[in-house]
Amino acid sequence: MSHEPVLRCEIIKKKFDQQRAFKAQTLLSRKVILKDDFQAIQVVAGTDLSYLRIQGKELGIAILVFLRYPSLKPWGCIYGVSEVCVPYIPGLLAFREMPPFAVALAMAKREGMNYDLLFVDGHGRAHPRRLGIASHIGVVTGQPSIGVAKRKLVGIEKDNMVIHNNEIIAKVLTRGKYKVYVSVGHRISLETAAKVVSKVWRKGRLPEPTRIADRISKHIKPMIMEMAGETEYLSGRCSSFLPTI
DNA sequence: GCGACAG
DNA sequence: ATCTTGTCGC
Repeated sequence: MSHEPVLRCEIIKKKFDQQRAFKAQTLLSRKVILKDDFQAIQVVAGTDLSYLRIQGKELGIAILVFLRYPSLKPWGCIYGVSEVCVPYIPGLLAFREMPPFAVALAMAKREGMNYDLLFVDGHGRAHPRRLGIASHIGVVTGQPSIGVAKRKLVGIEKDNMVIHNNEIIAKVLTRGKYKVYVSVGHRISLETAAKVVSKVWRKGRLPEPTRIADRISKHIKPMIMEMAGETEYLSGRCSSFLPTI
Protein backbone atom coordinates (compact mmCIF):
# COMPACT_ATOMS: atom_id res chain seq x y z
CA MET A 1 0.00 0.00 0.00
CA SER A 2 1.54 3.32 -1.06
CA HIS A 3 1.01 6.70 0.39
CA GLU A 4 1.27 10.03 -1.24
CA PRO A 5 4.06 11.87 0.54
CA VAL A 6 2.43 14.50 2.72
CA LEU A 7 4.58 17.40 3.72
CA ARG A 8 4.57 18.45 7.33
CA CYS A 9 3.95 21.99 6.19
CA GLU A 10 0.81 21.01 4.30
CA ILE A 11 -0.65 19.44 7.42
CA ILE A 12 0.06 22.52 9.48
CA LYS A 13 -1.43 24.77 6.81
CA LYS A 14 -4.63 22.75 6.84
CA LYS A 15 -4.77 22.74 10.59
CA PHE A 16 -4.15 26.43 11.03
CA ASP A 17 -7.38 28.00 12.18
CA GLN A 18 -7.41 31.77 12.55
CA GLN A 19 -10.27 31.78 15.02
CA ARG A 20 -8.56 29.27 17.27
CA ALA A 21 -5.38 31.28 17.07
CA PHE A 22 -7.28 34.35 18.28
CA LYS A 23 -8.65 32.40 21.22
CA ALA A 24 -5.25 30.98 22.08
CA GLN A 25 -3.86 34.51 22.18
CA THR A 26 -6.59 35.76 24.46
CA LEU A 27 -6.04 32.84 26.81
CA LEU A 28 -2.26 33.19 26.84
CA SER A 29 -2.48 36.95 27.38
CA ARG A 30 -3.86 36.33 30.86
CA LYS A 31 -0.59 34.71 31.85
CA VAL A 32 1.49 37.75 31.02
CA ILE A 33 3.13 39.29 34.10
CA LEU A 34 3.23 43.07 33.78
CA LYS A 35 5.44 43.83 36.74
CA ASP A 36 9.18 43.67 37.20
CA ASP A 37 9.93 40.07 38.08
CA PHE A 38 13.61 39.33 37.63
CA GLN A 39 16.98 39.48 39.37
CA ALA A 40 19.96 41.55 38.34
CA ILE A 41 20.41 41.58 34.57
CA GLN A 42 23.71 40.03 33.55
CA VAL A 43 22.87 38.74 30.11
CA VAL A 44 20.43 40.12 27.55
CA ALA A 45 19.45 38.40 24.32
CA GLY A 46 18.21 39.77 21.02
CA THR A 47 16.18 38.08 18.30
CA ASP A 48 15.70 38.47 14.59
CA LEU A 49 14.21 36.36 11.86
CA SER A 50 14.93 36.28 8.16
CA TYR A 51 13.37 34.23 5.38
CA LEU A 52 14.79 32.10 2.64
CA ARG A 53 13.08 30.49 -0.35
CA ILE A 54 14.62 27.26 -1.49
CA GLN A 55 13.17 24.50 -3.64
CA GLY A 56 9.72 26.01 -3.32
CA LYS A 57 9.99 25.97 0.46
CA GLU A 58 9.98 29.00 2.67
CA LEU A 59 12.47 28.69 5.53
CA GLY A 60 12.65 30.89 8.59
CA ILE A 61 16.05 31.52 10.16
CA ALA A 62 15.82 32.62 13.78
CA ILE A 63 18.77 34.30 15.45
CA LEU A 64 19.33 34.45 19.18
CA VAL A 65 22.29 36.58 20.21
CA PHE A 66 23.55 36.86 23.78
CA LEU A 67 25.19 40.00 25.10
CA ARG A 68 26.75 40.82 28.43
CA TYR A 69 24.99 43.54 30.36
CA PRO A 70 25.63 46.39 30.67
CA SER A 71 28.75 46.16 28.49
CA LEU A 72 26.63 44.87 25.59
CA LYS A 73 29.51 42.76 24.38
CA PRO A 74 28.13 39.86 22.31
CA TRP A 75 29.52 36.53 23.50
CA GLY A 76 27.32 33.88 21.89
CA CYS A 77 24.84 33.23 19.14
CA ILE A 78 22.43 30.47 18.20
CA TYR A 79 20.43 29.99 15.02
CA GLY A 80 17.42 27.81 14.36
CA VAL A 81 15.88 26.93 11.01
CA SER A 82 12.41 25.62 10.28
CA GLU A 83 10.00 25.67 7.39
CA VAL A 84 7.45 28.46 7.67
CA CYS A 85 3.92 27.12 7.30
CA VAL A 86 1.72 30.08 8.18
CA PRO A 87 1.22 33.22 6.08
CA TYR A 88 1.89 36.64 7.49
CA ILE A 89 -1.28 37.96 9.05
CA PRO A 90 -1.07 41.16 11.11
CA GLY A 91 -1.74 40.12 14.70
CA LEU A 92 -0.77 36.49 14.14
CA LEU A 93 2.93 36.94 13.56
CA ALA A 94 3.90 34.62 16.42
CA PHE A 95 2.26 31.62 14.78
CA ARG A 96 4.38 32.20 11.71
CA GLU A 97 7.66 32.86 13.45
CA MET A 98 7.48 30.70 16.57
CA PRO A 99 8.74 27.41 15.04
CA PRO A 100 12.22 28.69 14.03
CA PHE A 101 12.49 30.43 17.38
CA ALA A 102 11.52 27.26 19.19
CA VAL A 103 14.36 25.46 17.43
CA ALA A 104 16.84 28.17 18.40
CA LEU A 105 15.59 28.37 21.98
CA ALA A 106 15.83 24.60 22.40
CA MET A 107 19.38 24.65 21.06
CA ALA A 108 20.34 27.46 23.43
CA LYS A 109 18.93 25.51 26.36
CA ARG A 110 20.81 22.38 25.29
CA GLU A 111 24.02 24.38 25.14
CA GLY A 112 23.42 25.94 28.52
CA MET A 113 23.22 29.43 27.06
CA ASN A 114 20.89 31.47 29.22
CA TYR A 115 19.68 35.06 29.36
CA ASP A 116 17.94 37.24 31.91
CA LEU A 117 15.99 39.44 29.51
CA LEU A 118 14.99 38.93 25.88
CA PHE A 119 14.54 41.71 23.32
CA VAL A 120 12.10 40.59 20.67
CA ASP A 121 11.77 42.09 17.20
CA GLY A 122 8.04 42.93 17.30
CA HIS A 123 5.32 43.99 19.74
CA GLY A 124 4.52 42.51 23.11
CA ARG A 125 1.38 43.80 24.80
CA ALA A 126 0.89 46.41 22.09
CA HIS A 127 -1.32 43.97 20.27
CA PRO A 128 -5.09 43.74 19.60
CA ARG A 129 -5.41 40.83 22.04
CA ARG A 130 -2.41 41.80 24.18
CA LEU A 131 -0.25 38.95 22.99
CA GLY A 132 2.26 40.03 20.39
CA ILE A 133 5.19 37.75 19.66
CA ALA A 134 7.32 39.23 22.47
CA SER A 135 4.71 38.24 25.04
CA HIS A 136 4.07 34.94 23.30
CA ILE A 137 7.74 33.95 23.56
CA GLY A 138 7.91 35.32 27.10
CA VAL A 139 4.97 33.27 28.36
CA VAL A 140 6.05 30.11 26.54
CA THR A 141 9.62 30.30 27.88
CA GLY A 142 8.62 31.76 31.23
CA GLN A 143 11.44 34.27 30.84
CA PRO A 144 11.32 38.08 30.97
CA SER A 145 10.94 39.75 27.57
CA ILE A 146 10.45 43.13 25.91
CA GLY A 147 8.83 43.96 22.58
CA VAL A 148 10.66 46.40 20.31
CA ALA A 149 8.83 47.19 17.08
CA LYS A 150 9.70 49.59 14.28
CA ARG A 151 6.09 50.22 13.33
CA LYS A 152 2.79 50.44 15.15
CA LEU A 153 0.24 47.64 14.99
CA VAL A 154 -2.75 49.05 16.89
CA GLY A 155 -3.71 52.09 18.92
CA ILE A 156 -3.29 55.82 18.65
CA GLU A 157 -0.09 57.68 19.35
CA LYS A 158 -0.20 60.43 21.94
CA ASP A 159 2.54 62.02 24.03
CA ASN A 160 5.09 59.33 23.19
CA MET A 161 2.69 56.61 24.23
CA VAL A 162 0.34 54.30 22.38
CA ILE A 163 -3.21 54.05 23.67
CA HIS A 164 -5.60 51.26 22.79
CA ASN A 165 -8.96 50.56 24.41
CA ASN A 166 -8.24 53.19 27.01
CA GLU A 167 -4.98 51.52 28.00
CA ILE A 168 -1.36 52.52 27.62
CA ILE A 169 0.15 49.64 25.67
CA ALA A 170 3.47 51.03 24.47
CA LYS A 171 6.01 53.79 24.83
CA VAL A 172 7.52 55.55 21.85
CA LEU A 173 11.28 56.07 21.93
CA THR A 174 13.34 58.04 19.43
CA ARG A 175 17.02 58.34 18.51
CA GLY A 176 17.56 60.98 15.87
CA LYS A 177 15.42 60.10 12.86
CA TYR A 178 14.63 56.65 14.22
CA LYS A 179 11.72 55.58 16.33
CA VAL A 180 10.69 52.37 18.10
CA TYR A 181 7.63 51.17 19.98
CA VAL A 182 8.45 49.51 23.28
CA SER A 183 5.95 47.27 25.01
CA VAL A 184 5.85 44.74 27.80
CA GLY A 185 6.72 41.25 26.75
CA HIS A 186 6.64 39.32 30.02
CA ARG A 187 7.72 39.79 33.66
CA ILE A 188 8.60 43.46 33.26
CA SER A 189 6.79 46.77 33.64
CA LEU A 190 6.37 49.17 30.74
CA GLU A 191 8.37 51.78 32.62
CA THR A 192 11.33 49.48 33.19
CA ALA A 193 11.12 48.15 29.64
CA ALA A 194 11.36 51.64 28.20
CA LYS A 195 14.18 52.50 30.57
CA VAL A 196 16.23 49.43 29.59
CA VAL A 197 15.62 49.83 25.87
CA SER A 198 16.70 53.43 26.06
CA LYS A 199 19.83 52.30 27.88
CA VAL A 200 20.85 49.79 25.21
CA TRP A 201 19.96 51.92 22.21
CA ARG A 202 23.34 53.24 21.11
CA LYS A 203 23.12 53.76 17.35
CA GLY A 204 21.14 52.91 14.26
CA ARG A 205 17.44 52.22 14.02
CA LEU A 206 17.35 49.55 16.72
CA PRO A 207 18.67 48.93 20.25
CA GLU A 208 21.83 46.80 20.40
CA PRO A 209 20.38 43.34 21.10
CA THR A 210 18.04 43.42 18.12
CA ARG A 211 20.43 45.42 15.95
CA ILE A 212 23.18 42.83 16.40
CA ALA A 213 20.74 39.98 15.82
CA ASP A 214 19.61 41.70 12.63
CA ARG A 215 23.18 41.97 11.32
CA ILE A 216 24.03 38.35 12.11
CA SER A 217 20.82 37.34 10.41
CA LYS A 218 21.96 38.89 7.14
CA HIS A 219 25.48 37.48 7.40
CA ILE A 220 24.39 33.90 8.07
CA LYS A 221 21.84 33.70 5.27
CA PRO A 222 24.24 32.66 2.48
CA MET A 223 25.68 29.94 4.70
CA ILE A 224 22.27 28.51 5.49
CA MET A 225 21.43 28.61 1.79
CA GLU A 226 24.34 26.30 1.01
CA MET A 227 23.62 23.72 3.67
CA ALA A 228 19.85 23.84 3.33
CA GLY A 229 17.98 20.86 1.99
CA GLU A 230 20.00 18.31 3.93
CA THR A 231 17.69 18.11 6.90
CA GLU A 232 14.30 19.51 7.72
CA TYR A 233 15.39 21.20 10.90
CA LEU A 234 18.72 22.82 11.53
CA SER A 235 20.25 24.60 14.41
CA GLY A 236 23.71 25.53 15.55
CA ARG A 237 26.05 28.17 16.80
CA CYS A 238 26.78 31.30 14.84
CA SER A 239 29.34 32.69 17.27
CA SER A 240 31.98 32.81 14.54
CA PHE A 241 30.16 35.81 13.09
CA LEU A 242 30.50 37.86 16.23
CA PRO A 243 34.00 39.27 15.58
CA THR A 244 32.76 40.51 12.19
CA ILE A 245 29.65 42.18 13.51
C1' DG B 1 -17.13 50.09 1.51
C1' DC B 2 -12.53 52.13 3.06
C1' DG B 3 -8.35 52.45 5.62
C1' DA B 4 -4.94 50.18 8.78
C1' DC B 5 -2.16 46.51 9.08
C1' DA B 6 4.39 43.94 13.93
C1' DG B 7 7.62 40.92 10.51
C1' DA C 1 10.05 40.17 5.99
C1' DT C 2 11.73 39.97 0.59
C1' DC C 3 12.46 41.63 -4.24
C1' DT C 4 14.64 45.16 -6.75
C1' DT C 5 16.53 49.79 -10.14
C1' DG C 6 18.06 53.92 -9.36
C1' DT C 7 19.63 57.86 -6.50
C1' DC C 8 21.70 60.57 -2.63
C1' DG C 9 25.46 61.36 0.45
C1' DC C 10 29.78 60.39 3.02
